[in-house]
Amino acid sequence: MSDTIAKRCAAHGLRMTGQRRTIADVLEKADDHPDVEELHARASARDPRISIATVYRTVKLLEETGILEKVDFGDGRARYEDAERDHHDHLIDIKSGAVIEFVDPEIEALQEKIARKLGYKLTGHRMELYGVPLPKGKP
Amino acid sequence: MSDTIAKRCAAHGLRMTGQRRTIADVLEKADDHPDVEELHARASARDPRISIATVYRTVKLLEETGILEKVDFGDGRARYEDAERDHHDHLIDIKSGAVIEFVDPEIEALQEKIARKLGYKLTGHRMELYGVPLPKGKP
DNA sequence: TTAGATGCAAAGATTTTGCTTCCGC
DNA sequence: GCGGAAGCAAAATCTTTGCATCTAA
Repeated sequence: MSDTIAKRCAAHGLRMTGQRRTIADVLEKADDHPDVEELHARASARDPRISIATVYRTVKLLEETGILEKVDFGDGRARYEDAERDHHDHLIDIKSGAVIEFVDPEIEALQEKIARKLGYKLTGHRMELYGVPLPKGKP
Repeated sequence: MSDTIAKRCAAHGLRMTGQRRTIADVLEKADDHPDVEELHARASARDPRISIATVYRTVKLLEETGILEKVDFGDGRARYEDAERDHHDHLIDIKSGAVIEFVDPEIEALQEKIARKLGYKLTGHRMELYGVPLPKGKP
């Protein structure tokens, strides 16, 4: 396992203000995919003096530092994940909006192979599957 | 091969105004991935009386009708592709911004399999690979 | 002490919408 | 002629930024 987000911030020499500590901890504890407004709501609950501009500035800084990764579910709002988490893709329930994380080594290997075939070295990828729940009992 | 976008619009009972015909043809002839502003620029070049609001309304309508598909390269602007085109994914050159389209049957099959394993029936997916060109001569 | 961070509000960027006028069918 | 479509500008959303003030190191 890896260091906390706050520790990685410090390791990168970022000035650790109260706001950054709060936002880092909110991100640390989030096991869903909150957008910036939701992050701000959770952070405000602990410290009402945090402005949404600071949340935007902080997540952008942490993304540039490589501590967070931006994810985009196509709804026009930015979401952020801990970049140190094991890599994974997303399956999104288009009825409920639920997000299921998964990883498949075969997919990863294929992506590499395809990129190479096209003359490219992969630096990253994004995959989102959209689906509806299978009726129970159907194979 | 399939019908033109304009013909599919008519087949769906959409009222074919001059603006819609122009926008449909611009989309038809685009072999890149123009955003809405760029679509408007190309349409305006042929008919200066087209407003950007109409372009937005038209692409949204055509998406809802299933004639277009929205694609999202993560830059905050919406792009649209002909939905009747053969399905494909994107590889994006992160240096030049060039977009390479590709399709891989193994990936498609794996995606289906993964969704099923997670208890879902796939209704769509989005995959974008990001990469840098391989130096020539390296295998 | 001081460079950098924050809050607030204004500005940007993209997309949507209300309303009047226009036009395809 | 009628109902949907377009133009225009205002509004809605999400995000960034200018500037005065504050604060971590």
